[in-house]
Amino acid sequence: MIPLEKRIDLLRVIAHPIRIKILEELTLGVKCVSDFEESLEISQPNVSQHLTLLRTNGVIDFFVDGRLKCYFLKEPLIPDMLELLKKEYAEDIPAPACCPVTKKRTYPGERRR
Amino acid sequence: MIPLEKRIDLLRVIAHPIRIKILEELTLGVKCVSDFEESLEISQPNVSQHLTLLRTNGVIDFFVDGRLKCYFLKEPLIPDMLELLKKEYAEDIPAPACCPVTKKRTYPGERRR
DNA sequence: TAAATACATGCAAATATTATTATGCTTTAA
DNA sequence: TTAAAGCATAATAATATTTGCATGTATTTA
Repeated sequence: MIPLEKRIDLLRVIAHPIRIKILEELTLGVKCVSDFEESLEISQPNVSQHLTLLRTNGVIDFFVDGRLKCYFLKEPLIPDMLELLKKEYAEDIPAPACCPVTKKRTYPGERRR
Repeated sequence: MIPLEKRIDLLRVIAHPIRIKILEELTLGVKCVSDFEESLEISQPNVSQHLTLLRTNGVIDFFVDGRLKCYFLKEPLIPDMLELLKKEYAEDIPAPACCPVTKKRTYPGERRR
């Protein structure tokens, strides 16, 4: 059983535009740092920083390949998460109709809004 | 088509222990601010701030019920997201076996790590 | 062996997030 | 109509995140 806390940390780590882009690219295959440097159009140290954050949180890993570091996806939640982010929903969850029970029990009056 | 950017904002908004707790409680039904004040054991202004953040990002909404504000879930992604956070995976994604293609094409040598 | 490539790290500055405190508004009950 | 309940907001302080820049290390090539 994975503690919810860890999963929330994972959410926090994922919730960044550049890191989402990194993860999407990694679902297509292995990439090295300078690959990202091109595709993300950010500085090399910044790429390394994002990769390090993802790696220290168990999201990705790498192997050394000559002088390249080849990064790959490790956390199995990621593909499901990326898919969920693209899911379309037809409608909002409908508002509860009437008289909800809260601290003050049910409220007898009309719903005002 | 919802822009990915908005979805990433959603992730960021969700990725906080207290707000996850709020959302989990709201999947069970409507709650007012003082309900949360008790269950979350944080100050009332802090509850309001978290609720406001969730509301301004379209995750929840409320209706006025006497002097209570009854909050409810609005964003249909949330239940799916909460379920995904609890999902268990047997194993990590396996590392790519050999010779990945990167910027420098395939590397002829052995995998080192 | 010297230079170049590929990448990481440390530090500081800028920015964003979070919690606390004080205060104000609206609604209901006395 | 006054007091209390329920909630929001503003301002501040504390903390965390993000980036840029300079520099360092390992590996490969010339």
